[in-house]
Amino acid sequence: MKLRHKYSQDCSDCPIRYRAICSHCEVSELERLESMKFYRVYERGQTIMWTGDKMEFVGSVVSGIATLSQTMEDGRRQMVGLLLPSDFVGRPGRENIGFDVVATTDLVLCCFWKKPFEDMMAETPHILQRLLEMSLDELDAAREWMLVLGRKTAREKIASLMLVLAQRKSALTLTTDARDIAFELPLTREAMADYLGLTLETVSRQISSLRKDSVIFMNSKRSITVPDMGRLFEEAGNRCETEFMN
Amino acid sequence: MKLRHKYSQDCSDCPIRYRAICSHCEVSELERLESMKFYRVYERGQTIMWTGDKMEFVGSVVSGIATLSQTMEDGRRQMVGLLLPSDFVGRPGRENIGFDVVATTDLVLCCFWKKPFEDMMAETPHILQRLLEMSLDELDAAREWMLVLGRKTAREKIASLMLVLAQRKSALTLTTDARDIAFELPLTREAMADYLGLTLETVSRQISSLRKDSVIFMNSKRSITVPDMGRLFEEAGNRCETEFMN
DNA sequence: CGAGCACTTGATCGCTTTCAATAGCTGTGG
DNA sequence: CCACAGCTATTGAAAGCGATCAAGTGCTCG
Repeated sequence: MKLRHKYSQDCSDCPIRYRAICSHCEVSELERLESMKFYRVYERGQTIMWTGDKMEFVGSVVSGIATLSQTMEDGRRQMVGLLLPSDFVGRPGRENIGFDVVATTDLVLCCFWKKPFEDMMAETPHILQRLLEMSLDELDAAREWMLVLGRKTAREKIASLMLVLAQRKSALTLTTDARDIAFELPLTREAMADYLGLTLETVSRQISSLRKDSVIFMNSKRSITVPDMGRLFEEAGNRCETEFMN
Repeated sequence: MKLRHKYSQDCSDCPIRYRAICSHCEVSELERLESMKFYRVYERGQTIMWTGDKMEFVGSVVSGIATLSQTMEDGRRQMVGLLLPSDFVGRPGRENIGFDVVATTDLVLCCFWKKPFEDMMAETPHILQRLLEMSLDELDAAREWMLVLGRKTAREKIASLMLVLAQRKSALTLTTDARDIAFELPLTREAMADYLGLTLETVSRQISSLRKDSVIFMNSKRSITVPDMGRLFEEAGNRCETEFMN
């Protein structure tokens, strides 16, 4: 539970420079942000914020993956968001955080103290605009996930998750039409269960089933290869193939 | 499928003046909005926009209730949002709408053509700020609903819906500690099922069950009275009673 | 080598769905 | 006025899917 090492980074060659909240900023704005920022490093498994905590800082995921989740008294848990590099953590204009934020891999966060950040936001429409764009994208994603949670079968849920991860991978590598898409699962079976509203046993069974039916191949328990994205798309119960090209 | 009558309203005494996107606007900004706006009236059951439609206008719900929903090829449907007076319809910065928008009651919409609205938004931080606030609130609501969809039992789902409607009602009437809260269900059993990720039969059964156990009382099939909000809160499986006072 | 963790697989249980019948209400037209 | 269609809602019986309980495998790390 301690910082393993100092991390430092120039904004000018930051890996998330063109996707994070700063992406629309001009040089002068970026300089101001640069003077305000500080980095925090978290280890895999570490909780970054607990539900109800006073939010003292906000920030962007630079590298690694975090999850947003909610827990009921009796322990039932639901993941409500997956935070990937460039995603924003925290909510300007609200005192307390509404969800647990947990690092599922080692993680680097580019942080700003909340009050100075809010002040800057009020004066910098570029940041405001970008944050609105990002929030609306997250809202769309949350709503799409509601269909998965509310109406899809266990098999379709697993396929949907695989599809999201595969699309994310192919978007990064810009492979236009590579038939085989391979990626690593960044989540344990239990975390997948929490994301999909299932038990970890059901997750395991459905992954085995998709493997048996050659929808996916596995080199190891965490390494997936998709031979036919169209097939995966159908298994996910999605409307048609139009989405699959973006 | 036609407008029943013209609707007209001065912004200055608009019922949603202090909650909609215009709520932070100064007089001059409001005048500009007033000159741009036009009203549309929809009848109960009418679809306002279909998934994938080109979004030609955006707007605010003035009165009535609309739903946002998503449908799979085989007909499975999931409601992903409930639009109440002051809620915003449409997404600046995106060409097409991602969900069906349907009026579940007669409805009045205060509309703006999309392009002029986007232009104004770029020059008016007050609107940008308000839209960000509203989007973040919706994001929180969507994420809380993900817990309902993913982890709650049918009985807890019904109780959660009743709770949301009861809280909304008590927030409007500002009854500080009235023990009995009464409200009308604005949704059919089928619409509730689509919201909760259940079948309409299960909805009906669970409502009967809550009635049998005196968690709710019913004057008619659509009229609910809650004798004890704390009890309803427990039935919804919520963490504790803190939320129930806001 | 043994403890701990992530994962897999089997057997059974129970909640929700599915299929089906029926009741109540509203509006229409003979 | 009543018959009837169409819609919303309720309730019953049976089936099925995912949860629960339980055992066991394989891997990593001390």
